[in-house]
Amino acid sequence: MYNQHLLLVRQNPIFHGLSAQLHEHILQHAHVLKVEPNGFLIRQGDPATAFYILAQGHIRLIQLTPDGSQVLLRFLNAGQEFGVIAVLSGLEYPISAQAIEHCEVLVWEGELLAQLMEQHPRIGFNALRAMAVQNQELQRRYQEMLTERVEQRLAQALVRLVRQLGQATTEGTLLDCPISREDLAEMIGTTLFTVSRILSQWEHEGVVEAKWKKVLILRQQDLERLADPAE
Amino acid sequence: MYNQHLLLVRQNPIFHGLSAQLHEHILQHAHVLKVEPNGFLIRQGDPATAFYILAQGHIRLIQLTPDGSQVLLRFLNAGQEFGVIAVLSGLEYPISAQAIEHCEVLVWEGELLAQLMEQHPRIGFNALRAMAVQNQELQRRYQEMLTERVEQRLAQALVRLVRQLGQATTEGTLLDCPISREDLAEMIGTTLFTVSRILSQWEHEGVVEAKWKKVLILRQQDLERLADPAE
DNA sequence: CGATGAATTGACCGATGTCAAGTGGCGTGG
DNA sequence: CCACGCCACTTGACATCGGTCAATTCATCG
Repeated sequence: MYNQHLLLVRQNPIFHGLSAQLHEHILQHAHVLKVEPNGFLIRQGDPATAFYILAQGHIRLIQLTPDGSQVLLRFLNAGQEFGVIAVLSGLEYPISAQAIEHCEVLVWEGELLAQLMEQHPRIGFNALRAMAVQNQELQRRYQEMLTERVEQRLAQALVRLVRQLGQATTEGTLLDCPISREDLAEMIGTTLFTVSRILSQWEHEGVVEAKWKKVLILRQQDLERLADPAE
Repeated sequence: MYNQHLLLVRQNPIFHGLSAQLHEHILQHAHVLKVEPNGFLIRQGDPATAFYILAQGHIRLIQLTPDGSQVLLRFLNAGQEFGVIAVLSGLEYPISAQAIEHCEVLVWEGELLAQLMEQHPRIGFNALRAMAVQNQELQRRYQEMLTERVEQRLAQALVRLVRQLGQATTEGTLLDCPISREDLAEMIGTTLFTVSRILSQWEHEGVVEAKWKKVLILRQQDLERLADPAE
C-alpha cells in the first residue's frame, strides 16, 4: 500500500528528478481520501487549496455552463495528478472533478507544495511543463472544435480515449471505463442523439462495436483516418 | 526609451514582486527586435527558445490546422508577454505570432530566464500563475465554443476585444487595431459571411457600427446581453 | 419482474455553411 | 491627381449538417 503510493509519487511528472529521500518525505505529508462513485472530489468554484494524485479509479473533469449544460474536458487515470494551481494563492478551481467508480486519492495541501517548490526549483519547472503540455493539448482541441465536423471530432475523441484508456482484447481495443453516449456528446459539443447515430453507422461499417456504456474499437486505423483525413 | 522598456519589465506579471535592481538587471539582458507588418515573430513548430514582451504594436496569435485553415487565438497588446514555455527545454511553440502593424519586441533567451527562475522562485510562481490564468481563460472559451451559437460567440469575442483593445470615442468604443470580418470568423469558428450577416443585423439594431476593418461598439450593454443571455 | 436510465431511430426544421454575384473603399502606378 | 484594380465586404439562393422532440427498445439493478 505504502509502496504503491510511493510509486505514484515517484512516477508523477511533477516529482520527476527528485531524490528518493525527498519522494518519501513528500509522501509522508499526503493524506488519503476515498470518494464514492458519482461523488465530487472538487466542485467548480471551490478555492484551490489542494493538490491531488489519483491512486485508484477514474475521474471525470467537467465544466458547468451558466445555462446548466456541461462540458466534459477529460478523464483522469490512476497515476495522473490534478490541481497544480493549488500552489498559487487566491485561485479557484475552474472545473469539477467527479468520481466515476470508487476512487482513492492522495492529497497535499497547496501551501505545503508551495514551500517544497521554493526549496526545490525542479518541482516548479515540472509543474510549469505539466501546465504547458496541458495548455497545448487544450489549444489543439480548441482548434479542432472550431474547424471540424462532428463525425471527425468524435473520431478524435475516441482515438484519444483509446490512447488513454485502451485495453487490448482478443476482439479489439476496449475502453476500460464506462462512458455513455452522453459523455461522448459532452466531450465534443454535440447531442447524445448524434453520437448514437454516428456510432451506429460505424458499427455497420465494422469500425467499432457500440456496447452498453462501452465502446470496442475494431479497426483503429480506420478510426484514425476518420479523425485526420489529411493523412 | 530605456525607461519605457524598464516600465514594461516592471509591470509585466512575470516579473512582479522583484526588486527594482533585479528589474534593471533583467532588462540589461534583453535584446530589442523589430518586426514588419505581416511578418512572423514566431512560426508554429519552431523550437521554443525565447521569451518575449511586446513593446509596441499588435500581434495576432494564430494556429494553422493541417488542412490549411487557421484559428485566431488572441491578440497581443503592448505590454503583454509571450513564450513563457521557453524556460523549458525541448518544447516547440504551438502557434505562430504575426505582427499586424510595425512591432517592437523585447526578447530574452529562454535559458537565461530559466537561470533567473532558479535563483528567484517568485518568477516561477508568477509564470505558473500566468499560465494558469491563460489556461482557465482558454477552458472557458472552449466550453463556450462547444455549447453556444455563432451569434453569441461573436458577441463574446467582441466583448473581450473591447476589454482588451477598446478605446473610448465620442460615439462609442472603438477597437484600436484593424480586424477584418475574416479575423472575427477565425476567432469563433465560423465563416466571414456569417460574421458579416450578424454585424449587419446588429448595425440595423443600432448596437454596433461595422466599418472598414474596424468595429465601433455603440451599446456595449446590449452586446453583453447578447454574449451572456443568462444575466 | 418491474422500474429506471441508456440507447436507438424517425420526422422535422432551423442555423449556418457554400457559392456566386455585386458593391465599395483604398492604394498604387501612371 | 486620377483611374484602375484589388481586396474587404455585402447580400441572396440554396443545401445540409446536426439539433430537437417523440416513440420505442434494451440493459441493468433492485
